[in-house]
Amino acid sequence: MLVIYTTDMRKEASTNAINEKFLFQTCELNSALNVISGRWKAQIIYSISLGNNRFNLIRKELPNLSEQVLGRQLKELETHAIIVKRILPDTVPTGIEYILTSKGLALIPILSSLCDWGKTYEEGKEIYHL
Amino acid sequence: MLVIYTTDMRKEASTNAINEKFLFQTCELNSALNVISGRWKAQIIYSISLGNNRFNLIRKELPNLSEQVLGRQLKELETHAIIVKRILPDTVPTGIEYILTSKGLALIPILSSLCDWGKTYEEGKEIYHL
DNA sequence: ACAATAACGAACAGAATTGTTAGTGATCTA
DNA sequence: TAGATCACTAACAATTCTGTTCGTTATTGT
Repeated sequence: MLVIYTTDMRKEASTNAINEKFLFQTCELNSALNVISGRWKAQIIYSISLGNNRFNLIRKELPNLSEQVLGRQLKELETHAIIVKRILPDTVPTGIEYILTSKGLALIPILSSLCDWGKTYEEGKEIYHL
Repeated sequence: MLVIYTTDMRKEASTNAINEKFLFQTCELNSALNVISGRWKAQIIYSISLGNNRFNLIRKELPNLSEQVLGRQLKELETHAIIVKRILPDTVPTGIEYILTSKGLALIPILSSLCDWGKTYEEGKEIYHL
């Protein structure tokens, strides 16, 4: 049986992957959610927007997040063009600054609404009417 | 070694679960994303808002979605009070209608913005500036 | 010479999500 | 009486995601 792997080791021909692709084609909503719904990602985007734009600044804010996982998530955000890296001059060891692209910046008000939504309908706060 | 399972079989003491909880407590944004980021979920919410509010109507719109998976996702949306079920009178076999709660309805404009964001910054469309 | 720093990458293991197979109950239709 | 319909649930397998261990580069401080 032939199994095809992509570079990031996802199976292209699995039902799971096919369904994901189907949703991406059905509505951009689904690809958008895909970009921001990974563990830590929305929080990282938010942190950068607040000025925590260095690797170790993010680490300090999110102490449970390991260096390796942070590196991976940042790379994925970069792949989706949410952030770009900038090498800081005259730093040693070389410092990197993360900057939100216009695409990333456009996400902030949406994340903010989601946050408000969460606060409004917090457990026990909401009134279940139609 | 003691392993603790919750009723839905998630491990309460895994790093994964601990980190998830941490994020939920850090910002409501994360719990909000948790509610809508499951496979098919946002699409289901959107479909219901458009009037496809019956089990088989959703199935028809999303042909790759199996009955079993749909049932599970609907149940989770119900658990998070995004939808409620209503038994339709004088139907046989008993028909069920899904209705968005106020909580669920409040999500629609946000999903809509996310969709617009996706359309605007679609692959190859965006200009990568800062 | 050795530890420290910033920012990761690869490979693997454990956990969680998604999909699949089988089966439920009540009621109508052929 | 068998088959169809609606709307599911439980258990299991396949797939994907998250976290962990180990290692890297290049420079500076001790």
